[in-house]
Amino acid sequence: MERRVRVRFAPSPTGALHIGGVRTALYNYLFARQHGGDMLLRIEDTDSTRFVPGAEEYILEALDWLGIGIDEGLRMKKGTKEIEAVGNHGPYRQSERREIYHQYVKQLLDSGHAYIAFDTPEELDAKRAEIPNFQYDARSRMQMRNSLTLPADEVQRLIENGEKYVVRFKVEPDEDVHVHDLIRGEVVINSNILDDKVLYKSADDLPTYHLANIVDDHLMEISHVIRGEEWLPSAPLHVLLYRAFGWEETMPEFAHLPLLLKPDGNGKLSKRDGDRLGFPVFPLEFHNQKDGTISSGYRESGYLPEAVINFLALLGWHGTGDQEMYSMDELIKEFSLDRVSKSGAKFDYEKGKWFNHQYLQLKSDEEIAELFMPILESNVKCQKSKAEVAKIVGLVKDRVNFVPELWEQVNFFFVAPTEYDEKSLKKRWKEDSPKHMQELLALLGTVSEEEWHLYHEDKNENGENIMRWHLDDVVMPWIAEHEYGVGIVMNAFRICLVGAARGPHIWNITDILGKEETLCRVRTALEKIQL
RNA sequence: GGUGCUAUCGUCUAGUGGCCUAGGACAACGGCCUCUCACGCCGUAAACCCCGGUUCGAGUCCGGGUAGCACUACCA
Repeated sequence: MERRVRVRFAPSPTGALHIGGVRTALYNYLFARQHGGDMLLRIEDTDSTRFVPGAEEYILEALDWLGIGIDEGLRMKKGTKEIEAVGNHGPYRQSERREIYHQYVKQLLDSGHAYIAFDTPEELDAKRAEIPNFQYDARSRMQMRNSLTLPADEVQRLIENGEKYVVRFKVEPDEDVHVHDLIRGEVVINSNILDDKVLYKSADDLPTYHLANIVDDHLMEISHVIRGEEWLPSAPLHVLLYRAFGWEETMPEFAHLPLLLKPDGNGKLSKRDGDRLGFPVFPLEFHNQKDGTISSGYRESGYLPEAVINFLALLGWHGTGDQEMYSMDELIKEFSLDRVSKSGAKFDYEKGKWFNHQYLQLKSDEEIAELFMPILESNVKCQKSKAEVAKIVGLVKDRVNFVPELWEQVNFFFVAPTEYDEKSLKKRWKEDSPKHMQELLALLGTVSEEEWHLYHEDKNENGENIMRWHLDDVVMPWIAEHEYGVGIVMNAFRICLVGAARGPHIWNITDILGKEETLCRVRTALEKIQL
């Protein structure tokens, strides 16, 4: 009988959630949803020294923003920023599971799969300095200070004296350990290269990752462990641990994901790369209370969550065809571990921008206006209605990748130009332009308020639909009659209204500005522009 | 150093022995559209790491090199 699919995302609260971690969470989520299974979230806070306040909240908020839903464990309460724990395999923070781990440490000690070691970190450092490639393993363990070399009563006495100790896993030598990986196939490692990993440290009464991970995955009935490739080398150790516990029958399947690499040069993507190359490496902006640093986030940079999801999904996974745009639902349907690449993927930020552009265009003008409103209001006291803002946004949305970029595209709709772009003037403002503008002013003055906004659908010579404005019928014949040249007049006009040679179609601008404001801007420009 | 993983355009990738004259997308470049800047559309350039082997036939399978990455903590 197939067992129920249960996967987990198990981050450490040591800072903001790295974008690679987000992808791991996403793949776990997709896998769970596809198989109708459960997605758990567990916090691995067994290193008390690296804990960063706020990190746990950050991780949950980031997943919530991206729509990566959690079925069991810790998650953000719907519509709030409160953390709730759901499920009956808790607690879901490892620091709250001390008693559970005690029991399993004891089991390993009793069965002879582990032993107690008193060597201090300083002693081990000295040993490493003294002996090249020193490793705490079958060859060296009998020369060290541990329960294998010390008499039992001495061990007892040391513990009672409060001497700090660790529990180490006793790796049997000369054994080929097989790990089956869903992405890479069979991986074989000889146990001789494994060291006697520390499983538990009495100093903080906490297990290390390896022990806590195996115990929790077992107790939480995890069926598939989907994690980053950096864990592949320790997978054999984990297999050995399952075996030592006698849990081999229910051992989860493993899938080790390729790493996200630096866009340039070599190595895995790090926070520094983001700073250096100017893009976020974290989903949300993060204020690290521990070291005072602020890291930028995708959300604050104007990314849409669906774009981040799509972008990340394709960094290491690809469907069967040429499709690149995938909604979350499509990903859930199409995703499969055997289509995950084996090699690391260089992080291509440019592609991410393109995805955001695509998803932005899919949104209605009203939705975009909604997102843009806060940015607009931070720049100017907005006098226009939401419907007007939506109309404006609709004119320029296809030329931006991000909502915040909208401001520089539309600012002239809200603020009359006070200065005029030098390059545009040089190229587009001619000797005759003041004269043209004077005449245009007079001409436009004759247009009624109603006619000003009039237009009808028409077709150009290629049969494409265009808007034909009443103002076209007024201005074009006048230009033709005097042989002024359409480009010369219109560009000068544009500079008066926008302040530069850019922006949407001119009659769209005059329509939104209105007759009064348009004429006013031309008059102002005539006063201000001197060649 | 040791161990493991990986290897197709600049980047993400398609490709599971003949459909490959190696496909798509991003980026680049060129053109079209046009009152401007963009968008869009059309097009161009661009890759099977190397050497052997298996086979009638290899990007695809095998071996060896090489390179990149990861791991090698009382971190995860």
